[in-house]
Amino acid sequence: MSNSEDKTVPVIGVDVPVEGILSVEKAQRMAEFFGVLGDPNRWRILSALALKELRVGELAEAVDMSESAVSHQLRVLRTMRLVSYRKQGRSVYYCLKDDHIFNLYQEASEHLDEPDD
Amino acid sequence: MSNSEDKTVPVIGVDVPVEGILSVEKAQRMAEFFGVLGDPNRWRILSALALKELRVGELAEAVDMSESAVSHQLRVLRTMRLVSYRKQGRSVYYCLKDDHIFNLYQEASEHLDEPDD
DNA sequence: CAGATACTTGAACAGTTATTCATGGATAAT
DNA sequence: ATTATCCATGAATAACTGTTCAAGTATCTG
Repeated sequence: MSNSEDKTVPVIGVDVPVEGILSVEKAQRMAEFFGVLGDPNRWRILSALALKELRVGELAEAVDMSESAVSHQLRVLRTMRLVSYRKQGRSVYYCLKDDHIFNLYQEASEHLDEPDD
Repeated sequence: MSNSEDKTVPVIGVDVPVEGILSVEKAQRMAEFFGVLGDPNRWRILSALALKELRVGELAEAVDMSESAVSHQLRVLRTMRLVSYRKQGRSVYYCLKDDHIFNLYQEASEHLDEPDD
């Protein structure tokens, strides 16, 4: 656990965490972020957008949810900057913002696929 | 997004996702996992254990929670195999199970530190 | 054995969250 | 202009989650 603003010790090019327990504030931010990824429908939305840019209506059909529900969830994903959008006429096209989500997915998959001890 | 059991296309040693929308089951598993990381106190517990192996009581004091609350949370972390433990006398020592948690932390930190567009 | 310590567990309660439903705003079509 | 379409939003409700509290198990001590 380390990032640019935290106290770390560089060892062979790798940051080794020296910091103590996460501050309540940092823990809160982490939790808020991961909490957004703690909903199955949001994952389905993200995976749909991983394929291609989609309008809200198309997205709703793709993941079998109401447009309203999808719209609510897109707002959550927007505030966490996981998706971005562009308006065209009365349509709004959404897409994934960056590929952090891919790395998180992969890391989680690896963990979940690990054999039990 | 890819893992060993999903349909992927190998390109230069990297799996490129071809699969469609995540199945409800897979999305559910992802959500359950990330949901566990969606609580600030669990992050504080994990960060404490990142420093060193700790007993439940020590952990409770370190993160300023009741022993009961910590114990409940440890059970959650255990079921997601994020922590492991060993008993010694009447004490139970907990520690991080693997370093996936570090990678997830780092990936999330990077995302959160990204500048707005 | 009796009591103390370390931890776990179940129930209950408060706070949070995700959906639905109804509505409103903006743009396009007729 | 009127109507239809696409999407966003607020309120309400049902479901879920995390803590506390009370009790229970296991181990150690005197």
